Amino acid sequence: MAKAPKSTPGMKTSTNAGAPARAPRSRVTINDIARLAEVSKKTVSRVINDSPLVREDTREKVKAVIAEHGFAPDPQARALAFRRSFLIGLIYDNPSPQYVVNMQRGILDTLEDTSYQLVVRPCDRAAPGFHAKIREFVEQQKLFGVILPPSVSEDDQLAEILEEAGCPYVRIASVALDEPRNLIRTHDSDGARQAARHLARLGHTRIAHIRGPSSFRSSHERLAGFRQGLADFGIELDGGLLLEGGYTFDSGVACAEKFLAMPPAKRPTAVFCGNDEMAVGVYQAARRAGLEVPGDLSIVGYDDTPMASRIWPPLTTVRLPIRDMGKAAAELLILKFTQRGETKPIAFTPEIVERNSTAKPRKS
Amino acid sequence: MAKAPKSTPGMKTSTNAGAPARAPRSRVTINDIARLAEVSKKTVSRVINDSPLVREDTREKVKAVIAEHGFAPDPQARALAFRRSFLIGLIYDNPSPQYVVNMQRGILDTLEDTSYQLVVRPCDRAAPGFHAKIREFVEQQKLFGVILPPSVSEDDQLAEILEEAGCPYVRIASVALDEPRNLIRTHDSDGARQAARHLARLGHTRIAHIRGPSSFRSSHERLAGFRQGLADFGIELDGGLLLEGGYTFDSGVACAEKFLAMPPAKRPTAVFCGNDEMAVGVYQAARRAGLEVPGDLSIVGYDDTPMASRIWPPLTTVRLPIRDMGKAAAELLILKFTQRGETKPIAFTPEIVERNSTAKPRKS
DNA sequence: GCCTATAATGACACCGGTTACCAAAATCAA
DNA sequence: TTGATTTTGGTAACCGGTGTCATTATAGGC
Repeated sequence: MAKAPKSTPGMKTSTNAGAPARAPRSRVTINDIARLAEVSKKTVSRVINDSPLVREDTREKVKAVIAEHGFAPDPQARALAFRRSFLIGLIYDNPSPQYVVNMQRGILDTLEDTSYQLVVRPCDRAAPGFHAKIREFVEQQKLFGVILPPSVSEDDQLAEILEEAGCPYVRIASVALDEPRNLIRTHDSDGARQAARHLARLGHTRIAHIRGPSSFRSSHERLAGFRQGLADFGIELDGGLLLEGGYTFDSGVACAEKFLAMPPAKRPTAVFCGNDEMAVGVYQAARRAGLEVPGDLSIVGYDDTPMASRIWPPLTTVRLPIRDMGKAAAELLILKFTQRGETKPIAFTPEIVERNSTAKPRKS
Repeated sequence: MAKAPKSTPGMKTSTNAGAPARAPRSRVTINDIARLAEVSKKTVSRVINDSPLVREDTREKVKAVIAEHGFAPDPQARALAFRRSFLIGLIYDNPSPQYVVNMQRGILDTLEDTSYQLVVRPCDRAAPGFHAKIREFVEQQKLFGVILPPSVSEDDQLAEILEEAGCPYVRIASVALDEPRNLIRTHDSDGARQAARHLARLGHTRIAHIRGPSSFRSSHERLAGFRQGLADFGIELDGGLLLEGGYTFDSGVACAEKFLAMPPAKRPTAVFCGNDEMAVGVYQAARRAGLEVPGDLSIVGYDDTPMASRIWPPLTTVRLPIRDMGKAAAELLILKFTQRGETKPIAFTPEIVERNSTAKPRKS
């Protein structure tokens, strides 16, 4: 490996600014800027950090020198002095790549052109020592903050650990879990309600629901919203038409098979699934049973994964603005630090995307 | 913000070890360890960095104290002194969430229990100032190294910039782009060849190919492998049966429509698509044309996305061990730094996953 | 025009490690 | 036993910023 040139550390930057510099250019430091602007390094530091204790003309002068020489403070040095890094952690256990990538992009939308970086950390909440590992991660890296999407966001113990570690966090969840300043809410129940209303409006009355696992709070929310949507049309959910799946394809198939084994008079004419993955499982079961979608069975999913629009017939589903949520979460995190002011709760409402997997029930 | 307790900085760690410490515990530093182990901080530093210049019993003693007090060196402080952070960057523009998440997980498989962290950086290679931004990112953060999956991996200018910045990198690509020490190879041509052979073995002779955009090297590789697979069975690719898609669903639909508009005698009985996304587009077109899959048309994809196994009929496709590739890439990166020895090129071979979208051609 | 209150600025130690360099101790040869 | 050589450990300076507090400019009050 080419050793860095041992040239004078405090050399004038103009000296090597002209050189095409094959070797890593010796970076401009705060000392260089201070000397060139004829102020102390502390003043430069104040300018960097937008301190109000700098006279306007001094600030301008320093900023000019900074711009001229393309200076950017060293994140590690700042982190050391601040006792806090500029890293934001995304801790997740969500199995959907779509969700994760969109969330990341949203967060990065906010982080772009700031000095923060995103560090990702997938995890298994059931693994032994999970909490200890996260704690170590957060303390070790002195994270600026972390973002917790579902279902890690539902882990109160984790939140407490972060609190203890003095690490700011933002939870993204469908229910109120924490004080509002830490929360990005998704009105999951509202999306489910829309789904139920959509089906009821089409004329369905025997509408089944394959809910997600009861260990996920989102699945309770969705169920509640679904019930409410039915109630809006005077329909009460038949206990026999509610099954619990595992948010997986296979569980969708299995639950659907149970519904489809019912006598035609009792069989549901529509199914609302807790997520798209299970909805696609229902397609599978319907196909095997020789049923037509949406003619014999209307299906609604939740999430609007890419699969929803690719499958045949395209799936009517509920879309969450995941990327926007990520963006908002990162904004909230940074705001929490920069200003102490009260932040009002931020909520996102899903919207139903009507495609071709729903239709009027066949007259029978 | 709760101020950190101003207690004696050099206090015995045992003092606060017992306290339940609601406030951020004042961390154990190298100085504490040095004092407790009755050696100099330099010696502790040597132990941390596995320097051979420490007597065995001294090393043991220091290690014991480190373990007892749960000391871990501060990454930022080390980064500052090392002039190199412990962050590994993943720079990508791959649009497939599946690919990205698996790659991340693979990298993290390697990074787990090391002091390295993964920083993600999606990008748009066509955006103005792309190279400058990446350069800034890499130099600013003093990245330990970066991993470049396709298609950023195909950017030679980017590689040169990283070289200049003195930032180690590993490219993941289907072709030899660089000296082998920087490369994880995927034998894309081999996967395509398997696909072609699979279809030829079933008895197809009019086999079409919807290739990816020619700006992606992978699409050339796959085309070449496909040709070779046909040649293995004495079949030559008919120029009319080759179309260029954009790796998107819509382009898959469009290309398939062209094929299906051909007179039955000339129409292909099978299509090999450059990726699953386009393959699913072919399903769509076939359905609209009233053709049955695989009876009237066999389809093979590439990537084995989750959709491949969910769609009906399940798609025969080619699987790349993406997670393993990510793992290997990270290993290579770390190895490059720790040992100077020659690294032999690492290659991964895809495998065909036979499902139900392929069958013998209908006798006609 | 002088004195004090306040705003700007600077000096210096420090964050938690590392490297450079030197001193001390241990080992070895004569 | 002594001196040369190898290990090993210690000290000081440094990486590039920030905090604290003293000091110096500026402004306002009389």
